Amino acid sequence: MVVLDIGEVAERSGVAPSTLRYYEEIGLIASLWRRGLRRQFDGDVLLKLSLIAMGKAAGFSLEEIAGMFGRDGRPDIPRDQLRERADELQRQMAELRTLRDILRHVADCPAPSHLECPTFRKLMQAASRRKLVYRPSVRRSGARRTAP
Amino acid sequence: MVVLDIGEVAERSGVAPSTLRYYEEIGLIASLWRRGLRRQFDGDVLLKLSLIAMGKAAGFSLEEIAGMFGRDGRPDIPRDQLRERADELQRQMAELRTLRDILRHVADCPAPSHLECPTFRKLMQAASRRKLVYRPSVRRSGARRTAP
DNA sequence: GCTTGACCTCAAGTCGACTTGAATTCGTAC
DNA sequence: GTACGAATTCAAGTCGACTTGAGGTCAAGC
Repeated sequence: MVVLDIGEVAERSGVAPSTLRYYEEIGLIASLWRRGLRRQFDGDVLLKLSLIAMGKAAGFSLEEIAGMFGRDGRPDIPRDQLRERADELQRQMAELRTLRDILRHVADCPAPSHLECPTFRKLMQAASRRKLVYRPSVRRSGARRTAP
Repeated sequence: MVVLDIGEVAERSGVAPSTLRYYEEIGLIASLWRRGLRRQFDGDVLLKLSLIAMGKAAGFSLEEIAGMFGRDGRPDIPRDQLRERADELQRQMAELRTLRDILRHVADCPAPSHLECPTFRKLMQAASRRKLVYRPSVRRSGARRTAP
């Protein structure tokens, strides 16, 4: 078993030490023990951090992600729940696709004002019908760099 | 010109009055005048709110969205910025797709632990290679309902 | 004239995901 | 044995996008 110092984990994963401590605090990851004060992690934590990052990228909250690991720290999610999430991702993708199409159209549309472009209005209406508009769903995170 | 009371705007748009006040405060929308204390809005504000909601869904911040309207209140967005955002959405979609595939695989994989499943590891590596993992980009917003 | 209810203002609170800072404690190298 | 550097704890701060609450105001209907 590979054992890594917190600093090493931070460096290899790109996740700040403060973040690692925070993750430990909320029970998302666990350290093996201390060497003096320093946390030491099982090398597997790197894979787990990848999974966490992926979950975040997919729009899951840390709490939700935490729920995806069993008590032994291994991924452990009821299979139908997984499928459900996959389907939800599918839906999110569809929304993003619609949105992307709108943006692309607006970018290329020669009409002086978008409000006067029939295609734009049509796309907007389609978006509204799909409830895309009033359901806050996706947000870029602040311009904060975790990696140095 | 249609004139709407703030309450009506709220009801028709699904945006809470407090939010409308907040938007006015930060200069995102403007009211015409007051009737007594009450703000009155031009009916056009509804379309503008749709655009705002769409911008949010696309991952723009309110500040960025505010910058997308000319001083006359009409949409006015640099086209290449739009294309850039569309491309970013595209990347987001790719991330979601990868994640969806992973979830689906995990849901169907017969291996006792995913960490031991070669397919899983392969998918994870693919995800990592695509920089999916360390670029924080998308987040679902909290479970807060703006509409009543 | 009085009540009612929808609106008002302003300050403060919330939420998630971290970061920052001050004061402290180690292991290691010299 | 002491200095150094990296890590520690704990409380508090930050950011965006709002919401909440207390206390005040107004137009319309009776």
